[in-house]
Amino acid sequence: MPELPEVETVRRTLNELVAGKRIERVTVTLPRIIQRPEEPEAFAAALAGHTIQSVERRGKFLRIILDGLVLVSHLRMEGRYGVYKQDEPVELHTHVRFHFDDGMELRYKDVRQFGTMHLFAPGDDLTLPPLNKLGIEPLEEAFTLQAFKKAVASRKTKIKPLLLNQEHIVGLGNIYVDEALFTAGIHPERTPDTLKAADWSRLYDAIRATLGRAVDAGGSSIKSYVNGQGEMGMFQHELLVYGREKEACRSCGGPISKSVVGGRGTHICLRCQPLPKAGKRANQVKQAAK
DNA sequence: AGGGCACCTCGGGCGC
DNA sequence: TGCGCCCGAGGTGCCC
Repeated sequence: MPELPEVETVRRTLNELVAGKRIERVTVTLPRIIQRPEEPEAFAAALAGHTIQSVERRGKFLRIILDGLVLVSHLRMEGRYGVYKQDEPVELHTHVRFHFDDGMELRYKDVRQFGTMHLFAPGDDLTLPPLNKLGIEPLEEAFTLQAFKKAVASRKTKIKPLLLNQEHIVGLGNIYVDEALFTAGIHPERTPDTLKAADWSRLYDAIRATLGRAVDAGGSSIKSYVNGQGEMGMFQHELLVYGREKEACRSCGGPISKSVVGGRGTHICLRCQPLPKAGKRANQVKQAAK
């Protein structure tokens, strides 16, 4: 599921629902979710008695700020949070429960069991894994065109895997990277050295616009994603290429095709996102030499 | 550095 | 038409 817009939507909702609540105790029923400290019992014991102050976000990670602790949570593919009354039936795939002292509880559900939680002392969370190597936030002021190019332009990888790598820019996942590349008219297999100034500018604008609009829409609900209040995001209705294989391109009417790039399902309009002929430049050099 | 696979469960699609 | 199997799914991390 969740890329930056979905995590940001969860963050906002969760912040409304749990800020100010005091944790009485924590129940962990799937130990592998808890990565730090190693023992789930130690994780639960450390959180007891602490009050949630706010919910922040770094890339696709949630940072739950407590008095004297920071809980870093990644939803991976299908992790979900919800706030329930303690007497409500516990749904299948609920793995962690934060029992508050007011009769409510925060529950973490995760069908695929891929999600992670790390607990840190304040300040440590940003300097230790998994947050320490994260790249620039694409919706913050520091993300300028210059900063964007500086982060990725010298790399030799195809542009799609490059944009998915959270060490350079955070927040893009498989949906929004396809959307941004389409909007910019750039084929996902192009490498940075083939991009001209106008390409960089369009790609930069497309990343900001795509993520910004998706945040405004409350994210995309592709399969199971719902925010902390169980509401669906609406951006899936605005998707231009993702999930639209064989449908008509909204720009040129041509077919959207699906292939695999960097091991990920990839949606493109070949007419709008042409792949420059390999070796064209080399051929031009040969021609000039004759 | 880049590609491939593993982590897990579920559901959709395809084939019989 | 119905059932069962296989593959793929929005993300990362570790292997080579």
